[in-house]
Amino acid sequence: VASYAALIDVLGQAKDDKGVWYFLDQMKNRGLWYGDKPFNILIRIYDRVGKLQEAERTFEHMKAVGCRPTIYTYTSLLQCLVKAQCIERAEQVFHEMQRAGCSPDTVAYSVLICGLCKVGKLEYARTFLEDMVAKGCTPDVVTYTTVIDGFCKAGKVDEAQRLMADIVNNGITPDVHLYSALINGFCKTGCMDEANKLLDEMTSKSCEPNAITYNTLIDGFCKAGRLNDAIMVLDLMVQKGRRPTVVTLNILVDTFCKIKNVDECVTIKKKMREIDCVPD
RNA sequence: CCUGGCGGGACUUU
Repeated sequence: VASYAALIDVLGQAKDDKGVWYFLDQMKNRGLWYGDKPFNILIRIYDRVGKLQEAERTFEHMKAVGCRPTIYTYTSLLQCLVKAQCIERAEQVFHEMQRAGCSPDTVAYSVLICGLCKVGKLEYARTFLEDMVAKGCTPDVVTYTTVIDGFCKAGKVDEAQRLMADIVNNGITPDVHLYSALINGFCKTGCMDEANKLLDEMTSKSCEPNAITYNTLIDGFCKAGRLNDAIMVLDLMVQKGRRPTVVTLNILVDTFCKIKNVDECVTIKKKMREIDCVPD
């Protein structure tokens, strides 16, 4: 069984669903069984390749052969549904797991809340945030990031900021994902100085910005027409030892295509050449 | 009593 488990694990990483089914079938023929794991692996493969129907089929299949879905199974399926924006079905699965005696944990709640935020149901998402607390399930920094990102993407940065205060009151330490999401909210609403302040704040709290954080600010400054500030952030990024990524390059290329000022073109061209990265 | 190293979150193009 251990050999099969290891094998199926590797096949899962390789997204080889046919291989997993093949060895699952072979195990069954040899009277071996190791529970829900292979099915979870299959559902995660189908999540990664965007085959929701196959994930649902796998879920039905495991139940049909008498294998109980676990919290990992339900959460993986929820993740598939959220990615496919099938939010009603996700809620249905969320209820089904409870009926089956499987209590959602922080991760399961986070996935559902993320899905609700992605389709713009922000207030409804917040009811689940309250619901989970009532059930003794503590929202963590990931849960809050999904909600804050949701409000930011809806342009409600003020609301996001209010949630940020709750986080600190609940004793949660904001991490780089959370700061980046909030910085993105300020950038997208044109509040570049607020965004920059947050960069300083996170640095002062020894939460080091990563490439995504810098890219977010660089893009914000470029779109705000503040090319010099964008380049200052880029230089800071390099100075702090964060390698620009292909996204950094794409931001500069996009900006380059849209500007009309010749001097700025020259500046950007120089910066684009400095980025040692294969274009995608 | 314990037990899952990728079950969940942030950047560019619309």
